[in-house]
Amino acid sequence: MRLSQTGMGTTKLSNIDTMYPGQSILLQTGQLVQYGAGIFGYNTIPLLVRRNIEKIIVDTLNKYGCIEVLLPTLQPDTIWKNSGRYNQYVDDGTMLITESNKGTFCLAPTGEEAMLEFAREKLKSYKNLPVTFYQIGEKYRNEIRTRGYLLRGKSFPMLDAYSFDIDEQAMEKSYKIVRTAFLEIFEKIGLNVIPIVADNGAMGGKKSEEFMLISDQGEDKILYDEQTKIGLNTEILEKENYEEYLKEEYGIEDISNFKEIRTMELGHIFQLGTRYSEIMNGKYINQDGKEALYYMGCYGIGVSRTLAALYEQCVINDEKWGPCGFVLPKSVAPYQIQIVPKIENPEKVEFANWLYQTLQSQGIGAILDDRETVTMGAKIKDCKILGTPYLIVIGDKQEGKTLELENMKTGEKELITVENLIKRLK
RNA sequence: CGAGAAGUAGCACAGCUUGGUAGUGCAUUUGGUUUGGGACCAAGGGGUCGCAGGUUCGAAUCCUGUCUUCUCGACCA
Repeated sequence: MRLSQTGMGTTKLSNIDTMYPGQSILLQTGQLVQYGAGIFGYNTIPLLVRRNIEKIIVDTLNKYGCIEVLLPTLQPDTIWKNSGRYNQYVDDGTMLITESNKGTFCLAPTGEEAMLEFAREKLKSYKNLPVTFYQIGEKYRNEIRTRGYLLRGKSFPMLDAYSFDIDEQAMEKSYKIVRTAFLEIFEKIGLNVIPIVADNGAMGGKKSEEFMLISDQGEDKILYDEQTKIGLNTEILEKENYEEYLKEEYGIEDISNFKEIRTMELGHIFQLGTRYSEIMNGKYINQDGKEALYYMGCYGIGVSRTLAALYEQCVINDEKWGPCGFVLPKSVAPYQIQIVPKIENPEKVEFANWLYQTLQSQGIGAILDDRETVTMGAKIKDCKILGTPYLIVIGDKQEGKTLELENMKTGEKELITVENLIKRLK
């Protein structure tokens, strides 16, 4: 990507939001654009980071045998009326609906209805089970109160997965597989996320765990034991007989050592049992030739929330400038390298172009900062704004084909040949 | 929905108490000097001060209403 072709200017940061510095920087530098409360547009870098997060999710779930599909988010009201959840979601204001001369349509806040419609057609026999379908799609929720920019928005991409099984045991097995996959996903993204006991809330069902990032920016309070890495949402304490419940379902006996910490919920998984199969007629023919209800699980990851959490986590806190940019983890950075040539020196510009094209031809994406009106210092600053992990400055100090490679995270600089650079990035 | 705060140029803000023709920094345009860690100088362009009503000779400023955004709470797959 050539920065001269991206419309990117340069911004001096001012008055960074102390609560959400990362997203504040994204907004001030035009990488995120706000259209209303909880409604945002993405510029290219955050969008590509989001796609990389989605790719990790897709690759990992596929590896564990889940099947990707895509269901509509604009849905006829009938499927919601059939499930009996139409009034609930419309009355509490969560679901946005639009009337037309062809009927009423709903912008789906969640996908159980559509998924059951989809599954019923395919999973007619016990021979078809188990199956876990998933999709990544935009969800719409007219939140009473949005919060923390992307952390709680009205329109947001979500991964939602649904498992279909013949009985409770099989459901637990599917649940464990997705649970393992989720942990792997967050690890690959570079977020230290812990699964904790959660309340099933409005979703109902038996067992439920939330995937929590320990962060003061989060909305949730949990009780957590660092030794055993076991935690639970404080909502649980409002449950009747919660001690018994914790012991029976999760084997947790003593929570007196648990400390209260703040966390951000990035994912949530549920064992639903037959609750939704009942209200939405989710049936298959079992081994005895009789109709039986699916045992379902449902699993969600807030993609934009994960993106926001990641950006907040990789903010650079400079002694002099304060929060002044990012270093994205290599696992999700859309471009690994940013090349900054000294624009006044035609030889260096030519070399930078050659390097850029050489990397491109090797399939290595790079950012070439060929903007003519931006000074060197501002360009190096902008490398941090975009969060590119490695920087190569091609100025007077650069000689021959030896490059000075700077690791933006550690600040270490090393001399490297073009050949070795290609080898390393491939 | 309850409590609080804020809406003035693309961004961040000052001006409001005590009404008198719209300001600063950055960005942007032009010219010049710079050039490895957010350059400097000079000259320009850009705003019916969220919207509506009221008070007044005169309103960004005072009053009323309304919309929007943010924070705390309530709520939350």
